[in-house]
Amino acid sequence: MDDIVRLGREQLATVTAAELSLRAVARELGIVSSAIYRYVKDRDELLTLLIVDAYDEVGAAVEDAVAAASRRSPRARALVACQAFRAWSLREPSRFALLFGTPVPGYAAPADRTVEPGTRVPAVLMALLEEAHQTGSVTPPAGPVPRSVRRDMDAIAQEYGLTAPAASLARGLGLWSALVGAVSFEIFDQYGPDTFTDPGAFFDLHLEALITSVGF
Amino acid sequence: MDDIVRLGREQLATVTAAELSLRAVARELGIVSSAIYRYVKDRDELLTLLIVDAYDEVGAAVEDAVAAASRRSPRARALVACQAFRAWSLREPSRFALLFGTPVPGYAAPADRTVEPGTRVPAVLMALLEEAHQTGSVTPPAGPVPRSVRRDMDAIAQEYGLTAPAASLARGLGLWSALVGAVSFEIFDQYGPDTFTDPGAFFDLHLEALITSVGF
DNA sequence: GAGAAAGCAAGAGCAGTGCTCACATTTGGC
DNA sequence: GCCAAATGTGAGCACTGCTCTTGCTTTCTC
Repeated sequence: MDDIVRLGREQLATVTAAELSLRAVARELGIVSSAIYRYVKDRDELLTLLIVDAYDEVGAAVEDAVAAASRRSPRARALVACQAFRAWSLREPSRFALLFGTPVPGYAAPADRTVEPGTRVPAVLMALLEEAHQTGSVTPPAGPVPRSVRRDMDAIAQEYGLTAPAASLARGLGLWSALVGAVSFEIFDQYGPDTFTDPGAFFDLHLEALITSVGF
Repeated sequence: MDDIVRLGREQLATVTAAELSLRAVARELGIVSSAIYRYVKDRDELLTLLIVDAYDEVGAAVEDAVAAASRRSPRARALVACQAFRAWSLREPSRFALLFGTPVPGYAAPADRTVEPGTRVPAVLMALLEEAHQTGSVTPPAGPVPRSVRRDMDAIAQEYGLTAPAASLARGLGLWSALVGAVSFEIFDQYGPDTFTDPGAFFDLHLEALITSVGF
């Protein structure tokens, strides 16, 4: 079972999720193609395993990076978290694509297995936001928050035990989506060919702006 | 030829890029599967055609929306541009995925055919930024810009005839990636299930923050 | 220890894919 | 009308996911 996940992960290094081949896994496992179905119900099943695997790994990477900077300010740790996220993603582009790219056609991730690991990274960001709020080191953005958004944010606050205002939480989610967008652009070469000689420098500059915009 | 692109586009409405089937196009065209290769070299070739097609359509949609608001401020038009981008993307999720999702495995978009249409939307944003700069209605972000980023931005400014400072241009590119990230999250349901009762309201709120962060 | 039960592997087979090739047919220009 | 170019045909190869029947091997039970 572990071997299957391992081989799938290895295959994902050279090939994207859409063309992940169960037959190839079986082949490398030294087993006939049909025998793989003893262990894995579906191609989708293997995808789910790999998704959870990847979510957990990137989640752990970000959590570890933040923990290692525990003595620094929430803002500094938010930067660290985002940079750790980028670093993992650049190291594992295919698995990043598996998590945040085009969903595999016909595949719907089973929420009961993927939601919890999938929220680890944003949870870190929200926790830092909460800490900053508690210590008064965050300036909640001014301006009105539409009622529906306020209600949704209140629900999230309730679920995760957050006390930061809705406006801040919304900014936090915005940061999360912007972060993935930035990394996605870099990995998938969306900025245009040869735009950046030092993508990391641009990322850091952009990240500073994003974090500041959150109010950290 | 037009029929092929049209059928491909139709197929993309129900199916994602990775499983776009040349045979299916031929079938719907009432032709035997191998005959399709008279018109289209490759599956990749068809993908390229569809990519260019989609880039052009979303580019035109954004340009039109901005043109229709020509009497409003650059900031307001930037909002309009981003909202038009989101609207098109929600209308055409598969084609959005084709442009901004996981690259199709083994497929590398030929730069000479996709770069120009692919830069139409960011070009609109950069043009608005330039206009705001010219009219003094943009406050360029403070803080140092790393040398490499400055050099890269200068190259872009040169290529597109922009006079706005490097810091502003960098923010403009950041906005572009954050915009795609936000739309991607919404389309691919990355925020989590049932997070937002009114995704549009959240998007607008987030967008305001992004635009403000650019300095508009 | 013998026999039943469960686990595991094999191999054939189906429907689908991209793509190639030799061959047939239609079409257009002279 | 003729010839050549353009277009369509059908068989075939290698690959995919997945199912089903058959058989072997290990393990558990009495």
